[in-house]
Amino acid sequence: MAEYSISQLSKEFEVTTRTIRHYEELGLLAPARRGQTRVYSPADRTRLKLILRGKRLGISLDDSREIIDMYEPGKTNIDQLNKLIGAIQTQRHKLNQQLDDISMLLKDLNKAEADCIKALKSSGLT
Amino acid sequence: MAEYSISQLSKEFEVTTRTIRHYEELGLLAPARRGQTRVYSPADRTRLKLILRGKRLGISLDDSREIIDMYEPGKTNIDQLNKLIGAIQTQRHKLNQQLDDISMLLKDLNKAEADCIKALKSSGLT
DNA sequence: CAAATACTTTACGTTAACGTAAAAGTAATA
DNA sequence: TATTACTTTTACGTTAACGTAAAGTATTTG
Repeated sequence: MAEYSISQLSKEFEVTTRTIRHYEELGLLAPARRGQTRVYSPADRTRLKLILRGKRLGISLDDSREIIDMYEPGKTNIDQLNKLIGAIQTQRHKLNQQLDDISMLLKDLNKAEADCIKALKSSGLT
Repeated sequence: MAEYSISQLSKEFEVTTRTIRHYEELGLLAPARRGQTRVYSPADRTRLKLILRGKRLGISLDDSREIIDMYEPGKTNIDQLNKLIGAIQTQRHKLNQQLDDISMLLKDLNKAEADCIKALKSSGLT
């Protein structure tokens, strides 16, 4: 069973079919067709997964497409490779910044929570 | 010098003044006024910093406002506190998910980069 | 004192990422 | 065979987060 329908994928990843078609409109996906109907391969599924993961991290669909496009096997000319390496480093930098942001935010959240609990206790509701 | 002008903040955080005023329109900031002119306190500056950090992590302005509103000192009634603790836990969960996403993405990036370098080498350009 | 600089409000415009609805084709099922 | 479920394309609508422009006020500077 190496293929998926659009509604299967939409259920698995909890997005609407419209969303998946939208990604295709933008050139992020290019599923096969059986007649009119879209047929998704495991590779397509992985692509979708990557796109959604990127989205959760604030990567725009356009950026995702650029990266995906660059990383097409076969298209391995040297300029492409160097460009891809550049893009990878840029992404890594952004991600590291996000890690810093998150750790700071988590610290703040811990403190805020501790303050809350303290306030609850001193209100006489231990 | 415990105050800032709007353009000072806009330079420091690399956003436009329009952006800062927009946050005020949405109720995220409420700077003092000297005549017509906005005067920002260190507390206002911190708020802005938090908002922007949240933004980098994909937190919507509405969500940021909710959290900020809840965490007003003085407004310490018990329901508020419990609500805030809930919000904190939700945020923490989201952040941990992001951490997972990032570590997976970093892994992929490393692999992609290694593949690139390998391809470059085998192309005879060591 | 004129001109440049920084600030203000008001209001329409823009982009990304879909939502929603309509109209129609296809396929399995009662 | 009729209905139910799934799919398609087309196309206009929506929301968030500002951008951009106009028109005016206040202050500093040559």
